[in-house]
Amino acid sequence: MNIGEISKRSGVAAKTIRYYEDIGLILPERTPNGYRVFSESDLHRLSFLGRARKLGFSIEDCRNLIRLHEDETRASAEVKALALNHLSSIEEKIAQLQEMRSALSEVISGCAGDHRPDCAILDRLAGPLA
Amino acid sequence: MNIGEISKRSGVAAKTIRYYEDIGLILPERTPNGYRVFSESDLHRLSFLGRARKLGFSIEDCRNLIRLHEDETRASAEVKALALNHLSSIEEKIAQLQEMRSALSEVISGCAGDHRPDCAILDRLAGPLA
DNA sequence: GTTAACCTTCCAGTAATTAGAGGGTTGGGA
DNA sequence: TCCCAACCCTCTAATTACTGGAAGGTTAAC
Repeated sequence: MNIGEISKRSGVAAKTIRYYEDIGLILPERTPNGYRVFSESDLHRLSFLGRARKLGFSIEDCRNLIRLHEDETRASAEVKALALNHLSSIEEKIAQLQEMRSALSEVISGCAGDHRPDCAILDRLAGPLA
Repeated sequence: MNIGEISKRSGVAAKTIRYYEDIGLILPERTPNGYRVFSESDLHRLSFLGRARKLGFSIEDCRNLIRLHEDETRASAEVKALALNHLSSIEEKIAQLQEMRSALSEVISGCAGDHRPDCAILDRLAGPLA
């Protein structure tokens, strides 16, 4: 199938698929005129990639996940370790954002938000009063 | 003061300060030999920037915040709107990450994580069984 | 024969730094 | 006076994962 069709079927944008080829994540065949030709197994791989990316795995993680997926002698422990690692970096990001959110909403709550220039938000950014 | 000193005092890395100059966020003087010279007001501005960045405001937001900070005729409503906007994008990101986290931890929980190759994580990435 | 809808490659841009190369300046001690 | 450490400078490129757009070839239908 052509790139347009596999894009539709996998849910991965054609541009992204070309990019994945560039970085060696897939290696489609070519017709004599240079068009990419994808197999069912390419579709499988792209769908795998799409799902992994949706779970937030980095491209490098995806590369490893594919390698493990294709390695019949893998230990599931290795996959799990990779996933747990990713999970904890997600949790770290969440914690950082939650800190930001609480600091930010506290600052915002002090601001009248009217036509006057006095603004608690700017005051806070300009420096701690303490 | 030199870039090293203002870096220490503001908590903003020297490299970052040079970058901020590049993009027009600060305009330090220069000595005849080309060294940057920063004033107390530059220090104030850099500290402002540092705090805004810590709250997650984008560089463009920071540019606007500085403009508002220096505009005596601003309406605090404008500042508040900007901040609320930022707050909601933080909340959006948190929600996305939380979705990822729950999907990911659910998938992880199904994986034994031992020496065997069978792995619920890979199975899930390979395709929904349903 | 022409037109739309495909497909191709390659270059550049995104956000906000950060790393590193290569080289000039300054201040103090031997 | 010479030298060295600790500064400072500019410029290029890398980071992440795409995405947009230009310029142009191919195919299929009408």
